[in-house]
Amino acid sequence: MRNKEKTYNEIVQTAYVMFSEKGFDQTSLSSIASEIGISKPAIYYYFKSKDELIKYLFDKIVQEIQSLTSVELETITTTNFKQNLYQLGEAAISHQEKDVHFNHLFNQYMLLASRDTYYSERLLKIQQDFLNTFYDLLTYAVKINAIKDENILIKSQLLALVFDNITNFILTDMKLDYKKIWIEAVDSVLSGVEHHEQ
Amino acid sequence: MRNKEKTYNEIVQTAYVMFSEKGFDQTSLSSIASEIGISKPAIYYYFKSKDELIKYLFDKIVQEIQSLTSVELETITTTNFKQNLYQLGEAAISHQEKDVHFNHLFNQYMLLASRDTYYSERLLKIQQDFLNTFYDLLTYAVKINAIKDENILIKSQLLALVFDNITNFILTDMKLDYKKIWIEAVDSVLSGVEHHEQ
DNA sequence: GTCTATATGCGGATAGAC
DNA sequence: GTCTATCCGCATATAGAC
Repeated sequence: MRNKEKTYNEIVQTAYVMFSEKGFDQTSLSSIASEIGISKPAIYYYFKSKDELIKYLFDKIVQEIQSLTSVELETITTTNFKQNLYQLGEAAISHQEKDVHFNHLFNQYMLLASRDTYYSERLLKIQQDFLNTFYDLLTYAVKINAIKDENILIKSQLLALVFDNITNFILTDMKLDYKKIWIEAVDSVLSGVEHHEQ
Repeated sequence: MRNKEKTYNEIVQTAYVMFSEKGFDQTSLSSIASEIGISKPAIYYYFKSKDELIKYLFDKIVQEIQSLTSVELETITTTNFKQNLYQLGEAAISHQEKDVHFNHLFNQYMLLASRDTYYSERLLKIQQDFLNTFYDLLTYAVKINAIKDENILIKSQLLALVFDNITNFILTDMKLDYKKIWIEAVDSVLSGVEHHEQ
């Protein structure tokens, strides 16, 4: 009972790392097994096929993304709105630095999506949610009078694109000051619509 | 002689499409051969291995990128500077819509880069060139007095990130108004540094 | 639950005929 | 140049013992 759960977790964790580093096709179940120190058929006790293991990890990643990009609108005020946006970016950048495998794996699922509707349907929904997060945030900011209601849709999409590609660029080993870029993005996009009390 | 060149081009073209659609590992040389209507060993007459074919296509893509992101600074003036930036984005969006395989394939090379220095070294250079294009453009704009010299480095990187991710998002089938997003990006980023003659 | 042994198939690559 | 035939290795997956 104890061991069963332990082996299961080891398979999931090892697959997560190896798939992200070598890719699905270049990572055989044998190599995962030997990395853990078990035999290949042992994996089949927990997952009925390689594809099922790949799909299982996909579900885990989907959950992770949803929790990462969610925002509690109720906590937003006129004064802390901009800070909240800054922090959203910083949190994503920190997460990316902590878990380098995350985006690598995610990018592989993006490629799978182009030839498997199982993934494309779910990813489209995630991406829509992701865009909506920014749109809802700006809409809420309008509602509480933090910003003016000008071009909010496009501005939210622009912020989402920057946010998303920052995490991608981190993978490429380009050493840029991503936090500064994100701050510049927020400042630039909002500069035209901020209310200036004077 | 005639046929030799024809077969060669068919291999390159078919591989380009199939690799982008199915991925390198999921596209066997046999499947490429049968798609063309030749036998597998015929491919080996032109390319000594599958890896060599993959690398050959990489070189083609690298050339394409370099020509796409190059800008003739000499033609830039104070009045047409912003228009030039707009057009840079429009050209990329149009190109992406014409050749959907291009970015799919490029993304696969990005993944290869994480486990093969042959690709990572070259891609790092491309990405650096890409960032420099935007930096040079803004620097030149400062020189000809089109914009003020404030935070130019970060602003150029921000524009590059948006530019790059627009082409990625087009692949995901999200139907956004990418041209508007790009215009908003240019306007937002430059709004703080433009010279307003009045 | 985890093992050894094995079935089965497909991949890259080459030999050698035409 | 392009073919048929073939080698070799490794992949997924399963049977069946412990």
